[in-house]
Amino acid sequence: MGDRVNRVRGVRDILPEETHLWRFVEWIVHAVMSTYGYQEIRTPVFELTELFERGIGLETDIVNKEMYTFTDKGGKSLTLRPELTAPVIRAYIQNHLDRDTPITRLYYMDSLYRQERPQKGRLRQFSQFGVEAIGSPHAEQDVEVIALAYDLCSLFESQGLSVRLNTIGSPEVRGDYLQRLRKAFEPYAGELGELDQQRVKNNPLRLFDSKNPETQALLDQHAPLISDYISDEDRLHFEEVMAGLEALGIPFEHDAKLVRGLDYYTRTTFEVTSEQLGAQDALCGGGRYDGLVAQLGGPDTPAVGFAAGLERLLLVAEDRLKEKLSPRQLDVYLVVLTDEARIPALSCAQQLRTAGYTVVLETLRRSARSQLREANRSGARAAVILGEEEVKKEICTVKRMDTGEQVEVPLTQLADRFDDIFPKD
RNA sequence: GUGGGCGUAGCUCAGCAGGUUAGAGCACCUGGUUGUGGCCCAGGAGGUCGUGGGUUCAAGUCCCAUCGCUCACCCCA
Repeated sequence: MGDRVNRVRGVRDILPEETHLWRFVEWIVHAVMSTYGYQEIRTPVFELTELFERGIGLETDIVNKEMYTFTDKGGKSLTLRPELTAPVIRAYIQNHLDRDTPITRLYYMDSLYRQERPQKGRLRQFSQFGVEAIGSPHAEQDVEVIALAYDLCSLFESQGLSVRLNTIGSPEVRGDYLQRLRKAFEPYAGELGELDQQRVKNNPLRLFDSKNPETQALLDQHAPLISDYISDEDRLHFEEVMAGLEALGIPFEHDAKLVRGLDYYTRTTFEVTSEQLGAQDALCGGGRYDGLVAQLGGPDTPAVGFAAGLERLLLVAEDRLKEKLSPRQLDVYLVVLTDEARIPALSCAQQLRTAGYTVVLETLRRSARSQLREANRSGARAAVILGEEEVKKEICTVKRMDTGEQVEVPLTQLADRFDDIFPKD
């Protein structure tokens, strides 16, 4: 085994013992999405690189250093999708979904790719589900999206969840605010870490993300608050969002420091975090992005959405889910003892499968003892045994694995008799 | 890209201050049962101690490098 090919860094295998958990979570997501009237959309894993440059923003880390970008044989620059909002909006525009109705509610659940250093809750291929509600500029749309996100998260993790909410206003006022924020920090540039100095220059909003306590102290003392700069309309919108959440009983905190890393957000931003997660604690994040559709060449259309990390959700829910869910139980292990029994055994298996039972048939030609051991290990409810005696008498022996008792059943009646021995739920 | 921790059997881990043939538990295989599982008993298979170099009479153990995993920074789901 000296020369194996191993998994690439930052990706995972989802093994048989956990795929059933994934299927369960996916099933819940589809179900909840449809109760909110959202429809699923699937887009290609790769897109023109330009889509992400224009959609996510050239200043972001995602575009700057995390994209898997390659050139195809036609010389086009393509990129494995690092997020799904831009592709979904692209599909919305390209397929003229705006023509059917002025409001479109879409959801997705797919894998994404970012070349980051992996750590707990962060992988290079990971899965997100999320929504884009395209068309409404009003607060109740924000509330609907946040409620949907919160509902889904709390279905899997009831403790340790918190919703953080903020508004970053409209782009028109934000320019002014950023200028003032930058100015406020210029006198203290020398006291900041290298990284935070970069932030002052390139993207002062990100200063709020800093984990440096000194930076945070300076922010508390000197930073102007964005809430003092937003327009009356922005403020009214934010108040309506908060009122809606309160009415729904969704607990949230207004976190004036919550800024998000993507350039396209306007007004509302929010996150749902779990205290179980360590450094990467956001289960889901989202907000409003009223300018994105137009920026990608579509009609000027407001939109709001969120994205949630499936791996992170599973990380917090996995233990409880494992208690509740078990993989599909095997009904029958078909034990084959002689050469003559092989053909009859194949038809036995088919007969039972047609009747809806899960059946595995011995293909290793092992000893009776080994086969029974295998039947036991497999968790099958019964072993159906075919050997010399049975073939001669055109019967099979059905052995219950729980009690060990055995009965002989005519081959022609196997499926019917099985219903009696093991009634289906 | 930067820093910390960790790499011994399929898995979880022992291996005392460098000293003979590298261990345990679980899992796996065979037998105790000419066709009967779980429990038990007996036996078996499985390791270039991540890799390369160095120090030494002697390296799983010490040193250096390298690779991998992991957590954190950055950023985000």
